[in-house]
Amino acid sequence: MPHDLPKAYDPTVIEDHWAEYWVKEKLFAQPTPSAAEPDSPASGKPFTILLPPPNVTGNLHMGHMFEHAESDILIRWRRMRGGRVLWIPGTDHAGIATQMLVERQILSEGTTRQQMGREKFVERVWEWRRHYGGNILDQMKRLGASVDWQREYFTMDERLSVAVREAFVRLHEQGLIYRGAYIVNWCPRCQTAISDLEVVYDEHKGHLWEIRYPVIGPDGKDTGEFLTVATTRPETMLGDVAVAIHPEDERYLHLHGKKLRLPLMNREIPIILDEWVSRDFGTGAVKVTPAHDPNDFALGERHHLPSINVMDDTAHINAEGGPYTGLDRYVARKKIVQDLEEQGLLGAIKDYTNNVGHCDRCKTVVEPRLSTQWFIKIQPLADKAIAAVKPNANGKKAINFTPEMYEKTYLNWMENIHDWCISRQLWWGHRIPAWHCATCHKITVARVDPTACAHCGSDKITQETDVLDTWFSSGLLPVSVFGWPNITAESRADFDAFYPTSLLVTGFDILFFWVARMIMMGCWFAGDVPMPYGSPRKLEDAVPFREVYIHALVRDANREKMSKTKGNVVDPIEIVKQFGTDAVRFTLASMASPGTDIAFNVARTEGYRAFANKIWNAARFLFMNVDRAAEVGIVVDPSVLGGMPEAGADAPLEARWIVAELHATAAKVNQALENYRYDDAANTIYQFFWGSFCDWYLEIVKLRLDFSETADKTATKAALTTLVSVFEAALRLLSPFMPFLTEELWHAVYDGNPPAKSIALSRYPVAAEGKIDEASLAAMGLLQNLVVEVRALRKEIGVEEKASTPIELRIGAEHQATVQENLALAERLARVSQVRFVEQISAGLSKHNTAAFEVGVVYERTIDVAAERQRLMKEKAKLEQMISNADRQLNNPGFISKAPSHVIEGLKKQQVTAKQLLEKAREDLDSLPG
RNA sequence: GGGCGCUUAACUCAGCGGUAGAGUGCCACCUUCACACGGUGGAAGUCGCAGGUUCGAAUCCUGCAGCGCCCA
Repeated sequence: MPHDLPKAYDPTVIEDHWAEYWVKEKLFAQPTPSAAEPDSPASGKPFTILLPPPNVTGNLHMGHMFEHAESDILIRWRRMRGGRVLWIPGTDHAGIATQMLVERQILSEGTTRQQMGREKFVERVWEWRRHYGGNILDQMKRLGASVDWQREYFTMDERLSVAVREAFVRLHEQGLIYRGAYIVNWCPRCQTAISDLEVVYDEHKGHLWEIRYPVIGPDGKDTGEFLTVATTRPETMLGDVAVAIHPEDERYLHLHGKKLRLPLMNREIPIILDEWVSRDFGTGAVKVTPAHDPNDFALGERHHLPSINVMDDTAHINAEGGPYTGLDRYVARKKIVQDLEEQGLLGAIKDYTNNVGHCDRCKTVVEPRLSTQWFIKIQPLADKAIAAVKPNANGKKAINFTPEMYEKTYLNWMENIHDWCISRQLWWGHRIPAWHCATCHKITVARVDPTACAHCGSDKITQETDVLDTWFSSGLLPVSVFGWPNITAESRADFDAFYPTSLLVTGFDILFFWVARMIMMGCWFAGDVPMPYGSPRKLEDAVPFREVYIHALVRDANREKMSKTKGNVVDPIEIVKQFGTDAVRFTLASMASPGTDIAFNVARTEGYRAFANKIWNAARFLFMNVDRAAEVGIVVDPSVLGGMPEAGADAPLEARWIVAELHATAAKVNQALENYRYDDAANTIYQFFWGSFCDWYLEIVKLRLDFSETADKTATKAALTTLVSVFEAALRLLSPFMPFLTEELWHAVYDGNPPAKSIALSRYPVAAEGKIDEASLAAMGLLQNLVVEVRALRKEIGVEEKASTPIELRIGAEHQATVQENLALAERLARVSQVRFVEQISAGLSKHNTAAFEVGVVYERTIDVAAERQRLMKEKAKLEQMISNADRQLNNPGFISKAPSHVIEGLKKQQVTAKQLLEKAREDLDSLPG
């Protein structure tokens, strides 16, 4: 087939085709292992990644593409290394985000969810999901993510919902779920509680209002004295139940035991003493509103104070707010300040910048509010989750973080964790399986929908209206995607084969969302699942994943965070259209040093598209020669391809060399990927393909591809075989990074009859022991030096590009043979017409000196004496610097006695060489005319 | 306020005890039969600042400055 490749690489032509092919052929499906073939060829050490669920409402952004590229590189690499490899995709139902989106949609149709009713609304959300929910996964398909689409999950799926319900009931049975009134972050727009993590804080310029609370005497009348409090939220005073001062605050000692009259409400409230009060802040007196502030709530508990909630779900003042009832919180604030001022109770108003919490989804200012919610008593789960990342008795950790520093962040959070508020006042999500009894007012929690109260038998029961936090179901994914809680002898094959997963790849911003919750829930629930042979499961096998790789942030070219408001968002799909998926992936990979943010610059991507084009054209060159060879009956045996190429001792130098380079490259790349060094891996391959293979090897091998009548066909065939087999192996090496390009070319190498359906199912190159032939690396290094020096000399003395010239070469006997044996190579690459081995470079010739040789180019030219002098002066200065530095060290007794011998020997050797070269440079300077 | 990280060539980043590297960009020359998304050669850095440890520091320690992130 396709040996007639277009001259320029065009990714758009090939990528859609392969993306579809991979999905259609189900190439990356990893079926449930059957008991009959526990050790099929596809088995071996499993490697599993669960895709951290993108939000079902989302579009694929650069961060996703980066995360998926990193995951895909590892997955493709592991798959090619062999073993049972599985990457599971899916989405989460994103309670608030999805509900908001559909609410907006139906609002534009003139209706609301309240008018619609719960059941109809939920059906409507499902409908939305069926139509648009696959968006981000479709984008993943286009970008070639090698996931198992047969195993796609959605957190609201029936099987995953079973897990959610089981987990809730079990935690409830274990006494770890409770319901109570606590301060939560309330979003008045979404009308639901949200978690601490869903609150984003913004600096906000506001005021600190001082309010004077009249002190009441024993007779119940104002004494004329005031206690001044300071607050950023005056409207909450409607719910004040006390004022707190520090017990040792000398300013207020005389007020101990007194009462105050709450302005505007005319309520008597006590002055309480508490050491929590900061004497330096504001006036040292703090109003206490337990229903609207977490600190005040704690104070209220300590001092047995009532809580007065003065706001409704929409942050309007409720019936408790006296004359302010019905006002929005900010309208009320204005009016209250105004009224206080009129009554002469307003003190100073100071400018004050504070951090105001906003709802992550809708940016509405969050109202801390007392409300009844469901909580998980988190400490027992957290304890396991902490133990899982700390070294055990043998010093091993069940879960390892890369970069390591995130372990600290994780532990810090986990060690200061608060009980998890899991209820949300939403309709879209897993409805809490609890039923309230109208008769005995007790709660029934059950696996199967009950028809009667478990406590009194009454049938007057109604299901809780709240749903569970989306993270409750996401946190269960590592166990639920493999069938938990249905782990029976028949159904446990997936769980046994794939749990724990190997790795979680995610962003640091998600550390507390997925990572923490999956670890807590995984350790808790999987811990109860016995091992395949029935023994109890230890913590190290209960964890949801063994490694966590935290990737960095993709920023714009100026290192600014991408944001819609700034307008600097780079759409990955657009960039991919311009440069191809492979080039974008390679850009991301080549910059992905763990822990370093990526400043995404299209200039880099342009460079890697050029790289793809380079490989494309190397392939064209190769196919051209394969076709020419076929005409004279030389055909490379396809069965020699697919492994690691070898070159016998009798093979030409460049063949032995490129094979050695390939082995060295494979070794480095495998090592780099083991350590998540995508950047090292990518750069090493780039260097090999462009530097070694194209720049040197292809140019040299042109000498061997002689298809004339008189040529030695055996030699030509050997050269062609090395060329094709090294290229084929290099494609496999590159494949995880550039899956599309390599797939296309790999099929072409096999002329449409590849040994597998995809390069992704071939074997990854692994360096064989002892195949890195140092002798050929050294010999080639010498020739490369010679070529480079001659080329530089030619430039210096102005030889026209096309002209060939003789050179004079003074070289030691041990190296002369190498040059002698590879004369054609030197001649072709450096445009040398003749190599004259001499004892002394002729006077008047421009020459270059190296440790191994001196070389001069024989050419009639007018010397640019000034330029030559400048060059030599510079070289001389550099050498003198080196020599004096080395002298200083070698004359230092401390260095001689303490430095390792190889360092000393190395320095001495350098010293000798530098001295010789300095001597030459001086001679050359002296011999310059003028 | 507590914690963490970063500062290396014009730009983006590797290197993290033994005399500075890459890609891009820049300059010059070259339309050589795979590739101008190319080839060849070249210029370019007191490794943020100040101390210390060491025979030796971009690399380890301390302080300072600037930038950034997380938590309160």
